[in-house]
Amino acid sequence: MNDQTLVTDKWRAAYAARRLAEFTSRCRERGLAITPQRVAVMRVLVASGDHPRAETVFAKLRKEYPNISLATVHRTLETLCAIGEARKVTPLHDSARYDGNTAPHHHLVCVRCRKIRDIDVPEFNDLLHGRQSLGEFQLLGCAVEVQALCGECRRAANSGVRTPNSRGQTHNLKQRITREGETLWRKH
Amino acid sequence: MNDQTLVTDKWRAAYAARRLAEFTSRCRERGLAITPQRVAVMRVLVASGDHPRAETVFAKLRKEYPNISLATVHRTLETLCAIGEARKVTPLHDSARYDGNTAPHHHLVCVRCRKIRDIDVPEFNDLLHGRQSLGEFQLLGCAVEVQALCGECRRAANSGVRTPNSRGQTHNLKQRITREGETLWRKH
DNA sequence: TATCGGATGATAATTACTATCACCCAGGCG
DNA sequence: CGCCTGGGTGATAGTAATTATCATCCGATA
Repeated sequence: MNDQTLVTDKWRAAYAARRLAEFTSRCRERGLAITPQRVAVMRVLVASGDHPRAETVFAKLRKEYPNISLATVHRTLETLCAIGEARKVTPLHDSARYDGNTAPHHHLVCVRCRKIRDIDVPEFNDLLHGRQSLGEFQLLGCAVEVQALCGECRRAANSGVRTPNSRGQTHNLKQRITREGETLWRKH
Repeated sequence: MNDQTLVTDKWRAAYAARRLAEFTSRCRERGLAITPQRVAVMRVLVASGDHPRAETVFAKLRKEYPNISLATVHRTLETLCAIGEARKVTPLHDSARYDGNTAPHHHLVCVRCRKIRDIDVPEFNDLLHGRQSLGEFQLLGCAVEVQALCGECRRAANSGVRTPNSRGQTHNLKQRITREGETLWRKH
């Protein structure tokens, strides 16, 4: 892991151009309408190397589309994630989850019900191979989150109950999910 | 990585007993008062293998201390993290950050200003070694987040400007931080 | 180009915290 | 062992980020 591992702006620019060129056909395949807002959000996002928040994308778009709504930006970003055109860097949590286990270990998270299990994979504890820095960054540690589907959710997903759920994934059924083993009702 | 990698309940029970026994002396070392609430939060947390949210800890505590306040639970959990007696599983983000780069890569995050940089470490892309499942969990993928301090923040931290910041770390100075390159003021 | 359902903008509502502040009590002191 | 004092607590108001609602709009297909 050396300085080359940081993704460069040059690489990203070329990548952005390609992704944008494919975007309309990707939408059509998915049956999504191609609206100016949707294209604009995609363009701003894919041109950003800085992992913007919805507000930041919104601020950039306002210069061009003074009437665009922040809600649209939120919705569109979630839509892009849902169709695989973007990723959420803050993956699976919508509220802080605490762990009393301070021993080195990592986490296995069910992407559907958000159940978290500790996993202890010794090799994960040395991913940095003792490296102290990377470019201008001083390395402190690292956390591995393994995304998975627990047994219960796998069965539910297969029997067509309806797939994921997360703050901001777009469908409007009320859906029963289990959060930390408690069953509760959650809206979308 | 086999089934043994899941941390067992048996292990956790023994671990919990040990941690709790040490807790009061740990507080004393840090100059923290030993209050019934603080001990109770610690006890509930360390006995939970399910990475509870503040609300969940609160619900359990209410049975025992009907007057305990949710705010106290939030504060205490953050305090426990601050002194290293607990970890926050949802590490460094307080709002969703999106990435238009859907190519396999991982993230380097500055723990102080929360700047995010993409990193591409090919070996991180095969941490699961093609494993499809672990116990009842069907594995889908994994995300590595490398915690670091960027150059700017390293300098600031050294010159004593005051160290971290995060939703819920306890001090009351207003502090200048940079979020995604925009400079803004943020309260504590 | 008429139609229709998905998309949008405006805004209210919700969720998960955090700040404030008056009161309380843990722990050092005499 | 009973004061003192400041950190800790409970109650509650406030805030930030996101989601829901709904009337209106407009992109896509016929």
